[in-house]
Amino acid sequence: MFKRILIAEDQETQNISLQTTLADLSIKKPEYVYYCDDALTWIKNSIRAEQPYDLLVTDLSFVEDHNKQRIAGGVELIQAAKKVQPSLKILVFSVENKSAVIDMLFKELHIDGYVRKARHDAQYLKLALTAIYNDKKYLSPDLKLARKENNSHDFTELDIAIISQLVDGTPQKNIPYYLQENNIKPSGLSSIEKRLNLMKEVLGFSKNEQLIAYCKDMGII
Amino acid sequence: MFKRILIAEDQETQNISLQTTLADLSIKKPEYVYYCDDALTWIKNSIRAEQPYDLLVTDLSFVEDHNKQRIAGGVELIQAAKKVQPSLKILVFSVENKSAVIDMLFKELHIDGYVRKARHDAQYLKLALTAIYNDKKYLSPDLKLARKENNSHDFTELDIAIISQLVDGTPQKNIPYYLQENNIKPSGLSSIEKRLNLMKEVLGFSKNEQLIAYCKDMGII
DNA sequence: AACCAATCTACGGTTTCCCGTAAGGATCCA
DNA sequence: TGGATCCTTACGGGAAACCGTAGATTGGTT
Repeated sequence: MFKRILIAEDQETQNISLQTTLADLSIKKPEYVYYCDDALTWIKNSIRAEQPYDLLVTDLSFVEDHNKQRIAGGVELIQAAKKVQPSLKILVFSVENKSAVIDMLFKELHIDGYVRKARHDAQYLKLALTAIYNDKKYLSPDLKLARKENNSHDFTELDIAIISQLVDGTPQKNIPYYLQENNIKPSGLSSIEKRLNLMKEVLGFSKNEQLIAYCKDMGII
Repeated sequence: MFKRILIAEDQETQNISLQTTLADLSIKKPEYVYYCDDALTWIKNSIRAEQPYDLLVTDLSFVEDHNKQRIAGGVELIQAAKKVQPSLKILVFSVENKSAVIDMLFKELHIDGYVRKARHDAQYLKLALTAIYNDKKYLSPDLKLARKENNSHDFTELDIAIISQLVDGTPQKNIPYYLQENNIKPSGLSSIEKRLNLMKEVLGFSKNEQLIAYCKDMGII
């Protein structure tokens, strides 16, 4: 089983229970930090000491406080960690259940496992640890359901730019200027209209307000 | 200190750490359940056995699973619990930090304390327990900040009806019909426009899309 | 180089929304 | 009762968004 594990989790109570859960798997003394910046520092130090970690267990959302951080959240932490130690295995442990986010984690950041903070998370954590130790990917079962039911449109960079501008209060007719300045390709007003129509049609909406609400719910913006 | 505590929390790991935290306060054996329905049953049984609980510690959001529940979430559980045992003290322990929600909990449901799941939640839990035991209210400090920065408009029933209709895709010009059918008083189209303008002006917005996004963020809808 | 296909853009008519003004109703007080 | 104030509603001009069509541009192929 893993010998050196680092836990990045800001909730004190979660941190406590992660340790007891790992103790059940006879993992000796996992190390833990409450801030993302500390996590990266410890990873770097472990490399320097030639005792690199085997596994990083991290949350996604970290609450801000007086202690200003360079690395704000789990996603950025994973990117930074992979850069300094590509071999590091990563298990994400979070309440997040938006399929868009989780797909991105596996496909782009190449994480090794995802356990949702939910009913039987302690059990699933143990399963995840053994799976990952055997070079397998793991996804907690409560999420598999949530991902299937999703027949949604997949949002392009353009889509997200348009929606973000709307949420920022830019009038639709001014969005072309913004897109040109940021070198986002189709920038004509008609293209924006067409794109909005497509999104609304696929999702069965008739008004922008519905689309905004949907994107908020799905964590797209 | 409290003698009989009931914990309602669906996350296995949180449940574990709550128990260890309470153990630090030399609270003997807190009882715990993973479902809201079970919580209410246990409360009723404890009354029947003439050994009522002193305190209920509960989360707000419970994940749905195959085990269908009559009581869906923490808010409903608190209402039901207060009905069968008005004297029961209640401490909410949740990640939620929307001021609208928390204000409602204190003002309408008369909870005794609120601790946000965040950096030092274990410490704050202990502070909350002693405060509540001494008949004081408790609010974890990370929340006091979040509530102050809020110079927001307070949304009336009308406001929420209008916004909900927009999110449902009703064209603005058709909303008067909906309001009349539901006996919501000012129902003229001009009143709706005026109300939307007021909300947007107070919050510094120019477009409906911004307002929708804001309401989603604040948990108003 | 020329052609085709696909996409992007520009344009005009229609609908909806926005916003200011004014008329209609209700409430309160002298 | 009369009048003053506030709130609601109705109306109309102008702006923005919606929608279909036609022209322009791009990228790839022969």
